[in-house]
Amino acid sequence: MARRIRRTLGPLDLRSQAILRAVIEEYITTASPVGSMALVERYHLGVSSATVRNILAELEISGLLSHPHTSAGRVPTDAGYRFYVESITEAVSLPAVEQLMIRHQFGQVEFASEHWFRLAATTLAGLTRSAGLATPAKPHAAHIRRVDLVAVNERMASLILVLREGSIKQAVVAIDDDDVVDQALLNRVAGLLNERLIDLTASLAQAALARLGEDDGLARVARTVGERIVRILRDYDAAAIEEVFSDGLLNVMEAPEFAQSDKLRRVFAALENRAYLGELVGSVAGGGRIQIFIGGENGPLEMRDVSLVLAPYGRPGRAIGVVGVLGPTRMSYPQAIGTVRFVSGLMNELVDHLYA
Amino acid sequence: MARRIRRTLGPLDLRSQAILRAVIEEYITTASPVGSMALVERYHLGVSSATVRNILAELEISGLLSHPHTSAGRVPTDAGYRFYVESITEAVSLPAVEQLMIRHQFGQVEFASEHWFRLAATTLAGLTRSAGLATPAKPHAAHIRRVDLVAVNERMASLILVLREGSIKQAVVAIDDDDVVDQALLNRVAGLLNERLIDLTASLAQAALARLGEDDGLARVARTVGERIVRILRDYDAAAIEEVFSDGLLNVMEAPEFAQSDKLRRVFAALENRAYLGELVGSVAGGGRIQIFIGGENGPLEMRDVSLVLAPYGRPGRAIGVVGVLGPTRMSYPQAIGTVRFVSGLMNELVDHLYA
DNA sequence: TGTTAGCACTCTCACCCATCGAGTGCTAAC
DNA sequence: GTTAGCACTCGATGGGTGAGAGTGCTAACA
Repeated sequence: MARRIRRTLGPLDLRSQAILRAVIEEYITTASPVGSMALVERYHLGVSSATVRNILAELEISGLLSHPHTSAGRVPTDAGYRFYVESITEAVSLPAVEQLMIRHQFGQVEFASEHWFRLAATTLAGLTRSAGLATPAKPHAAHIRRVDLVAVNERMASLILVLREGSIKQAVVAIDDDDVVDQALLNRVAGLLNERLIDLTASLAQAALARLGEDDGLARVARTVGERIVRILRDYDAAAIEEVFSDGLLNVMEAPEFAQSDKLRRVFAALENRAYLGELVGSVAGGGRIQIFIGGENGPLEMRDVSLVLAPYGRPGRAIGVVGVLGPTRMSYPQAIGTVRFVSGLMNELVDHLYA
Repeated sequence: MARRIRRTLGPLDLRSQAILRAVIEEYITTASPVGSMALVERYHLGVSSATVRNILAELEISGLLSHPHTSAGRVPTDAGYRFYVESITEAVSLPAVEQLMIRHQFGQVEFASEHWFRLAATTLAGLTRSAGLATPAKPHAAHIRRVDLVAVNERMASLILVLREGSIKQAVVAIDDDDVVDQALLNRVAGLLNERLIDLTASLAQAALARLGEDDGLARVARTVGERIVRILRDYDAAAIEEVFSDGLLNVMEAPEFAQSDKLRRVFAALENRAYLGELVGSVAGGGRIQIFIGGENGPLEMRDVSLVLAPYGRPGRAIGVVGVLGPTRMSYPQAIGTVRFVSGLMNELVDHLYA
């Protein structure tokens, strides 16, 4: 997704920007509407609270702040956050000690790539005190790396399909009535398929199957299995993203803005909304850089109260996954961005290391 | 399934039992404390509200009911639910139409056993309007069925380990510095391992590795891989249960007793508490019959407000999994029991079909 | 013209209090 | 043993009040 064009900063002079930033940062830490007095006290703005009030009123007219009620302080709107996020130039980077600890943890999982995603999600959750998200790296178009068949009984075989990118698919294949299979036959079928289908994508594999030749038992079984393989590849290619792991949802639930149970439920529903999450994640995977979705911009209702910071990782054109963070809109974006950037970089290294 | 022996009903005459049952059933449907008037109105007990009050007082002394406050109706205690559940003789069975529909759905997933658990969880959630739980069928001690190796680069191989019971494990194995591997070598290693390790458990496999003989490159690599295999098997055997899938948590969250957000959070924490859930599930897998845990009896605090109805499925001595339901303590136990029983029966059939 | 002090005004929040009603527990009569 | 009657308890509801926070406006000031 093309990065959203930065709204003209025209009407906003530097002082107004500083005050907007101050409001947002104060709100992020205190979680309650911030008033003009608090601002002049805690940020040395060099002007009086009355002046600040005037500016706050302007910012409200611009739609960057809002007002829960007349006698309350100001609260950032989604547009306000957006403005703020766009103006962040320096993400907070992790302390070296933490970086080392995390590297060490990733070292522990010993190339068991299925654990990376979970670890990434857990790590992100812990570092940002929000929910961590991670998806496996998924290739654009899957290539067959290896086929293996194990006899279940004489009518069924368990198919194990290894993709070039490391992912494994499993299915049980029912054999046509004409044939009876045993492990010896399956070994020969697997050998044949490995010979003919290796490194092929779905459509090429289908073509190769058509050329399988004479119609003896071996070829028939091979064709049955092969068709199933093609179907698995097709399904896999069609899915935007395989699966989204998450961890640390409880962190988000503990945020004070979710004290009312209906909001809490909504947050939960947001994370259960795999379809929308998958869509976002897919767009990030395509986009190639870190992206931020504030208050579920243009998204479904239940995303209203949460923001996402997502970054792709992997090798473009080969396999791409996404890691990121889901938190309240009132989250620390600089910290989230820094952390997500670090973890996605780490995942890049791991992928590189594996495919080098 | 052996039915649990009914606890001595000694101190409770039939009328008291009927009233207890009425209180519980009324509470299950209305979710609010039930008073003596409501009982005589809706259940034809043949006595006046004053008499009912006397009996309610007795039931309260027995610890089967409790009193949120003096001027409120009665609410079942965990002991009350326990008594009620023990006295259920007839579980509600599913309408034939629904049974057919569900069978049809399971037919759709086409032996892709990894989908069964999810489907089981989803089905249970839908039928009971609670959270559905399901675990894959896990063998007591894993047996190696097949080993496959795919070259990642010249120092790393991707190991695919198929267990007799259908589950697949994957890992990346780093090869010692002395050796360089290619796919041809790996094929020979896999062939060797398949020959020597097939149908063995962790300890037997370890013994077999020791007998692997001369120390050429092939044997060295085979030993490295074999040791990794043994470790994977050990880890797998040690885990009580692999993983607990859940679905429909939102159903539970919508129950009125979770209107306060702290209770809601607790429910969520309960389901995140994989350790305790795994423990329960493990005990059910061992126990061999449907089991009910009310209000997290003897469990951690966050389970206080929920109950579990769990049943094992699979083939004892071979592979056992668990399906079940998590809902508010105030759940319809007869319906839950009936549904869980049906789904576990269905899973049994599927497993039998696969292993026949 | 921009900034500031002063001040009236608004609105929420917490608290108190009275009222209401559901439901009990007790007593006495049946 | 059962029932009617009744006083009593206690949470829930709703109005009223005072405190506090913060605004917006006005008028004075640099």
